[in-house]
Amino acid sequence: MTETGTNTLVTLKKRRDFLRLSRGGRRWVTPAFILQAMPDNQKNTAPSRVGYTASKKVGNAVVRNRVKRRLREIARSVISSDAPMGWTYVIIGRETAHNYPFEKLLTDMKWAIRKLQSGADLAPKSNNKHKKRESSQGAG
RNA sequence: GCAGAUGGCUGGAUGGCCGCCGCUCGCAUGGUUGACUGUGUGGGGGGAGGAAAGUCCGGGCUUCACGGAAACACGGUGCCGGAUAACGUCCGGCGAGGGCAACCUUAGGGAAAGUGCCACAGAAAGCAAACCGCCUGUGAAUGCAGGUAAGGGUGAAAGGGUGCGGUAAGAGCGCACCGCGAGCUUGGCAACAGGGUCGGCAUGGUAAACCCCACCGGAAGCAAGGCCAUAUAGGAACACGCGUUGAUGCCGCCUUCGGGUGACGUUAGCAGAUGGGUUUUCGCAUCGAUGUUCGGGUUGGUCGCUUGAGUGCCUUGGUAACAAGGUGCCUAGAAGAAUGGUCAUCACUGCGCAAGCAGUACAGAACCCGGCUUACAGGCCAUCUGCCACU
RNA sequence: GCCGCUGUAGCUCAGUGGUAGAGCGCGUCAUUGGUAAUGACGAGGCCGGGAGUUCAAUUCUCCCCAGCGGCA
Repeated sequence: MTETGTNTLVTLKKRRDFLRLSRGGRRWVTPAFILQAMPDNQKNTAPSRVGYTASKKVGNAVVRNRVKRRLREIARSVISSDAPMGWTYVIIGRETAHNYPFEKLLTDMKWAIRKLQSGADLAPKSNNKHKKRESSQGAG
């Protein structure tokens, strides 16, 4: 029972949250970014929380800022409408993200959210450090 | 027209839609006596650079240290004059080097105060000396004794250079010019330049080797520093225990038996204890409040935080850097850190016959200023030089 | 943001104004029936890059580049 509707976003700011997601979250890789996601313990009516990361490998400060802005833009337009509420996401920018076509970014984001929501990343391996939750039921 | 030199400016433009961060005005609502403030919403207005970069110098500001200061050590700077809050920056000049020229480069004090070093090669690498040679004498002769430093060779560098005279051969041994040094003199604030006199080669290089001389510098940095909130809650060690004060126990006195009190202040007081005799204590013990150091917790909020050695234009002074005066302007203030996405038109570049396609440099404020250095697609302006052509 | 440190052979490091070394690793040969160990020989370096001082720079000076660390 995932509510996909108007969804206000809260930005992640603490390093602790980023580390917890990189350890315990699930991930989906696209050419321009990596999406990490984790359903929250609380109710799914809570606002989604999103963090953005662009490491020094991506480029200099101008490129990193631009990558984060584009990631913020696709998160605003995709996650607020197409993603389940109450999850925590981290979007990690890759080197191609600073001039990747914007339309492709949008469709990739929708694809990644659908894959994570249906539990496609859990299928090949039985590697679950976290319990499966209503996220795996939500797709069916 | 071609080739070049120098200085300066600019750093894609306009509009539509959806979003971000401060400021300001209003409305609604909550807290508050109020000032004020939280949330939501609407309007207005602002929102990265010439280098924001590297963090290489100089200042403001803050904290710490310190009698004022000076000196030693250490570090830096280094022709002269000026500008400046200051500088290792800038401006003007001088010397040296490069370029046909415009112009450019230049850490450019002192090597006859001292010490060190100069590998290899070479006879010799620093108070000069003499391998081959040259010359003289001697000897039958390889040679030996003496003179010499022109020539050879080595080297980055061989103790002035060129020419003439001179000589046995040579040599600043003599002379001329150049270089070098010391006085004199002219110009200049000075660095320095010009002229002339004398000396007669003595003084190799290296100071981005030690060093000497002159000048400058207390240290750390907004993660500086102040306040508030939170905190198993006032942790451990050392010092102090002189004064002031709290708790507990004991002691003295009073008591209504619950408790209270430890008075007074030497011109005093005398209820008591201890001590003293030009005087002095006011209970005693333990723990703590105090100071220093170390640790633990919070990784929050707020101030610092943007009007300043600010800047456009004009006038005046100055060759200039710059200064003075007038007038106009306000131009980011974030905190996982604000400008993005898309569409249309135009500009420029590349490819292409064309339609069109692709691209638009270097790069993101973090307390603030003055510089330096480094990166940079292009475009524009001004001044100047050389060559060619024409008048 | 501020303050420091380090770049030398494939790896870990010495070194000093005068032709750049050690250990491990690599190759060839010897030894052995063969391998290891051992021994001998050898290759491999613009000493992070660019300017300057010097006769001469890995070393001294300046400017860049890369990597690492500390400070709330």
